Amino acid sequence: MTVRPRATMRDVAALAGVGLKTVSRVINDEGTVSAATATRVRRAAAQLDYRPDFYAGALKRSDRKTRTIGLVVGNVANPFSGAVSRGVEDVASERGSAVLISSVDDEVDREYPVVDHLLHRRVDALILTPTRDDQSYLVREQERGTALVFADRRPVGIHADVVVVDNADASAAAVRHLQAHGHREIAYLGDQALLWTAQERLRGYLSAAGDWTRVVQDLRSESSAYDAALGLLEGPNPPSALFTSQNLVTIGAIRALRALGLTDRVALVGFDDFELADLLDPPVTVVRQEPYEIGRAAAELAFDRLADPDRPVEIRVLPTTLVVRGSGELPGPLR
Amino acid sequence: MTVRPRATMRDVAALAGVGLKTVSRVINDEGTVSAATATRVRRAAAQLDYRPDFYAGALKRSDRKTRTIGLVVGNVANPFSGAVSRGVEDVASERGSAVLISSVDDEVDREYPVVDHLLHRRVDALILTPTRDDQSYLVREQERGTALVFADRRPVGIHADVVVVDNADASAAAVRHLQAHGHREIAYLGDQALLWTAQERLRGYLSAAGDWTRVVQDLRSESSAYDAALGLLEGPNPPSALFTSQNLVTIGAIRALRALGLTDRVALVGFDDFELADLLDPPVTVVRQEPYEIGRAAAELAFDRLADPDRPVEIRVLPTTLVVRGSGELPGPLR
DNA sequence: CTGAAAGCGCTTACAG
DNA sequence: CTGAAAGCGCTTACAG
Repeated sequence: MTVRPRATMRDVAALAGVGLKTVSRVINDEGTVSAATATRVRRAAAQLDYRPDFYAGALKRSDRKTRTIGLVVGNVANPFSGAVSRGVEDVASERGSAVLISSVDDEVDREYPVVDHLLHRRVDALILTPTRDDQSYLVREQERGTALVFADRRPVGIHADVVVVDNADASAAAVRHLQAHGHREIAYLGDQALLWTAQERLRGYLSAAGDWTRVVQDLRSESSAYDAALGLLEGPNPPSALFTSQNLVTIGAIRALRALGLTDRVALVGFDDFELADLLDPPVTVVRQEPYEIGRAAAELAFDRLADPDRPVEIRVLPTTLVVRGSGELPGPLR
Repeated sequence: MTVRPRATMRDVAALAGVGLKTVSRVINDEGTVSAATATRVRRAAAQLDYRPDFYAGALKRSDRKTRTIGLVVGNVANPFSGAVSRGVEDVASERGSAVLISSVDDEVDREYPVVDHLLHRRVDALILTPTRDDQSYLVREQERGTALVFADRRPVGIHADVVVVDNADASAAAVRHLQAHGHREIAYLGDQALLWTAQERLRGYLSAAGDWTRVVQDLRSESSAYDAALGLLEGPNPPSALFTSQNLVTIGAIRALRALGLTDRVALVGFDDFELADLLDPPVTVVRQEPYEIGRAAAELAFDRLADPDRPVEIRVLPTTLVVRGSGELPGPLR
């Protein structure tokens, strides 16, 4: 196969019999070109199937923007990250920007290389769900005008825009909800202990749980959550209720309750809503976040920051809702 | 805030007291630089927090590659598209490429503008889930060496690499499965009639359904599928089984069966597996695809094409599995 | 082992 | 309304 050469602006100019700058004017709709000339240029461009090279233009353009947002999430295939991504994408496309997406599976060691790669590509903004315990390596990049927005988790070592929910409050409320239904022996099942969200949810749990506490952390998959729940429920002194800190953990715990035939005996409240939670038996009570809105808000903050680098840093705390469905209202031993 | 200027290769060269080309050699690990000079350059680069501009380099580089893949899916927030995206992303990142993602919600009129935008950014490869009934507008782009891979649905008017499953076969098998359990009155609930996948699944259904057929199409959301299923089940001559053509349609139908208390009477087989299908009552029998593998395969074909533009076009048909769980085995009136 | 010159495909700044 | 010159930040091709 012979590769057909790609037409450049110069080729279009030659075919239309005009100068390079005139083609540029027509392509960019600058308007100050006579109708007849513009038509000739457009015809030549169409004939050559000319498409301007966006990045070549960006190189010389005075704003030096790539109209690209770099997005770093846990895993696009997880419904939570998927919804965040869609929120970012929708705002970006409204503003004419494209989105480069990267999943880091909440692995601490992948944050830096992935961020570095995105900065190498000169993204205007970086929307990051951080995993490391320090983001100060981004301070110099921020000083150069790259918009930095942290989504879902707060950063450490840098003062930047953030979109989060009040994880500790929502978790404490979930625990109190279980207590109101007669539970005192409430176990916490959580994911990676080093993540800010996990720490906050644990803090909320501990602040409300009272004397009896039981904590299992670092559950990074449905199956590890399943194993952990099984161990807890079959072990000595089992809890009468579970508070699970994340959607995969919740689902793993539900599978364990099923396996043991305990779905109607052990109460459960999960952090994060998920599809079909209302059709399970019992339906699952959850702390719902709005991941799509988290994504939208993060992207909006990014564009606000690009528009005005001097605006005050904004910490946006989005609401959560306790969605009462049944699993969290199973009566405890004290009722 | 004063924006700190971004260092260029020229700045690093000046600080290190070497020529521009020497910095380029060190940054790109070309190796032919003395250890002492390399160290001086690296120190200067670190001091300035220098990061090369990837696209500036790409402009002059002889391969003219942007190491970017453009991905167009239905909706990243849908678990099917999310898994496809992750498959693409994993292969791309193994090969050092980034992924620009776009959701078009299977809207016919958004395919072209989104594709055009990605080509404007000179993606090396475009992985596209097509929605229009014609992709011949991409032929000239293909001739210029852009790798084109169609994922999930076949294109029209262009000869290019494709990753699909055998939708018609799998659908016919699903219908025969219901028939084997005593059903003859099987209704088809499908999404947008103009999509290739919808057409193929309908074709499979019709080829196996026999005399009694009932077809509702153009269900684009869970709620429209809910309404359609309700209408069918409450109307005259209701079906004894449903075959639903896609995950959202399946879930809408399940909600309708619930609302009518028919989950144990009307059988159901859905196309696409989904999280928690096994925990519903009854558990849902589905035709499972492997969306992550579809994404991986599409990305692999894209890189294969880039490596060898002359290789024969490859149509990769990935397997599906009928996952028997209960809803599809409810006995029909003939049993 | 090192560097000066040219140029990728555009936009900018300027002149006519 | 139109176009020639310069240059964005790099890599290429070449010379020393």
